[in-house]
Amino acid sequence: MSSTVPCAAPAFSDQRRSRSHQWLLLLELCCETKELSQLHSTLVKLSLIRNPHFSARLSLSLSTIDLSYARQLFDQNPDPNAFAYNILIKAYSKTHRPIEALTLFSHMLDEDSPKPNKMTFPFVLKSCSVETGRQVHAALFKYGLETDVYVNNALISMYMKAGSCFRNAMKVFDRMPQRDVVTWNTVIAGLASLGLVKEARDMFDAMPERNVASWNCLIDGYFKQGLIELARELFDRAPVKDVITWNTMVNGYASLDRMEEGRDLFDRMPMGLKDLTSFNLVIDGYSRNEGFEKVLEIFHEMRGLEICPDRFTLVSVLSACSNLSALEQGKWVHLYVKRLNIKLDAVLTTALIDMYAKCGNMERALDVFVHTEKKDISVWNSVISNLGLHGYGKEALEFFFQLLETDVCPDEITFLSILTACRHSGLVEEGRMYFDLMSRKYDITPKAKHYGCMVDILCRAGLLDEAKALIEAHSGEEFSVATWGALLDAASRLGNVEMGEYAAKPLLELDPKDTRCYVALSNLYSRGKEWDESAEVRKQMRRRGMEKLPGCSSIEVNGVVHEFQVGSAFNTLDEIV
DNA sequence: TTAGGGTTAG
Repeated sequence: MSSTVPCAAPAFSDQRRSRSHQWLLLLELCCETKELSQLHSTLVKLSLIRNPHFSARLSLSLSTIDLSYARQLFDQNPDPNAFAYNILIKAYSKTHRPIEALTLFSHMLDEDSPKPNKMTFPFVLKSCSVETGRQVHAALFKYGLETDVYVNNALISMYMKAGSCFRNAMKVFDRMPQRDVVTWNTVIAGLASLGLVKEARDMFDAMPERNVASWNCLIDGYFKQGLIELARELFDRAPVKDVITWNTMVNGYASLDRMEEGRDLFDRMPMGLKDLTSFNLVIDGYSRNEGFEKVLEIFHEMRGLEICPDRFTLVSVLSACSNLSALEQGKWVHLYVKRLNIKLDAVLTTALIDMYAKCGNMERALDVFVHTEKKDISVWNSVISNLGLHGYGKEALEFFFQLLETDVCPDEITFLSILTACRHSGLVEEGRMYFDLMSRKYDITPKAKHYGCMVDILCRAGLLDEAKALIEAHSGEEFSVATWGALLDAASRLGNVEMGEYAAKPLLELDPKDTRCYVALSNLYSRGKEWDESAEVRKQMRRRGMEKLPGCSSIEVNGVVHEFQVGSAFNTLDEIV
């Protein structure tokens, strides 16, 4: 029969193969829904979509770009094979809806469905809680996959993540007929993340062959347990250091608030190795430690290297701008977002509104708010709190009423913002009303900060006895320095010595070095002409080597942030002019 | 298998 095949067939087939190859290449190269949708139509027109190679490649490309489109395609397929299932299961396992992956997997268990294979299980296990994971583990045996290395690695990972099940993970490890370097690394990472660093180190020492990830896993594990010296020692000894090794170190130091060492390593990272993550780690570290000038400095360096910031970078930078009142740089970020067509999600919008408001430009803040289509509660909170902070108490309340007309639900921050607004505008009656409303109608239990705010509202109105009663009725709360401070300030202002002493006691316990407390108490005694007490307080202050700290502030001029202290205005002005 | 992740509340 073979002799009857026409001679021209190989050439014809080569041609077709080459054309098929081109289609597949094209499908692989597409990175936008629009392009893939056009290719999809063409494949349908040419009836090529029935070819499983093409439809599979199309689904694969779509699954990373537009999952709902990929799902549509899958649902239209009357006879999906295991590959088609695996593509979607893998894609869903990476989303916040892993339940979809499990639903698809359960379809595969039906008699007339394609059988799950060794590519299916790792992604199913990734989507599982440990309870479901146990059932999936049992199902492996039915398909003869209990010895597969990839599947077992996923099992170990699943049990390790459940924490209390790490013994199950070790059982899987012990029973594996073959292990690879990933198996060992998964165990090391799992043990280390559970705080079992000694056991992780034993595995690291015992493993037959290490790769750079093995070193990275253990370094990270040491940092997570605060074992900085051991992490550093391992880093210095590591034969190969990749970008993750360096970033793990930067992150380790930053997460333990050791920014000097983190920055030192960041600066020493080989040129060309620093990536967006390296920058985000160091920016985030500075941001958490209130090193806002440094945030802007690093951001500047990043732009110089033409590394594109992502939304995480931009949010941290906007937050730094808010804290430094750096309006020009904040505006630059806003323009950048517009120019690159970056989607303004809730977090970015909130940060943007806050930046404009904190830089004193409430109009622009409101403009961003008005142009936000879908207003998340954090977006509302940002506007309400900033209106309140700027003394626009009534306007803050108006926005709150508008909010109540939408289907967005106020949260505890909304009420804190409302109470702050009442506090800044002296709205005592309204304060009482909303304080009551939050628990009565919205089922939000007031926290120490809410009580603190309410106490301050009452104190500012001179209602010290009511404030004290509120504190005493909620003695279980841990009131902050600010709350006791508010009571002390008010007592001091009104010359109420008894109340001043009542507030000073817990205040000094909370922060024995709080100079304001000594100053307020001393002034209070002076006003009451209790000179001996007043002198005693000042003496105590000196004995403890304390001085009253000068207040400080900052402004931005021509994109440069200047900080100045009370009493140094002339120096600062010279510097600016 | 290994690094990271944001906003609003003084």
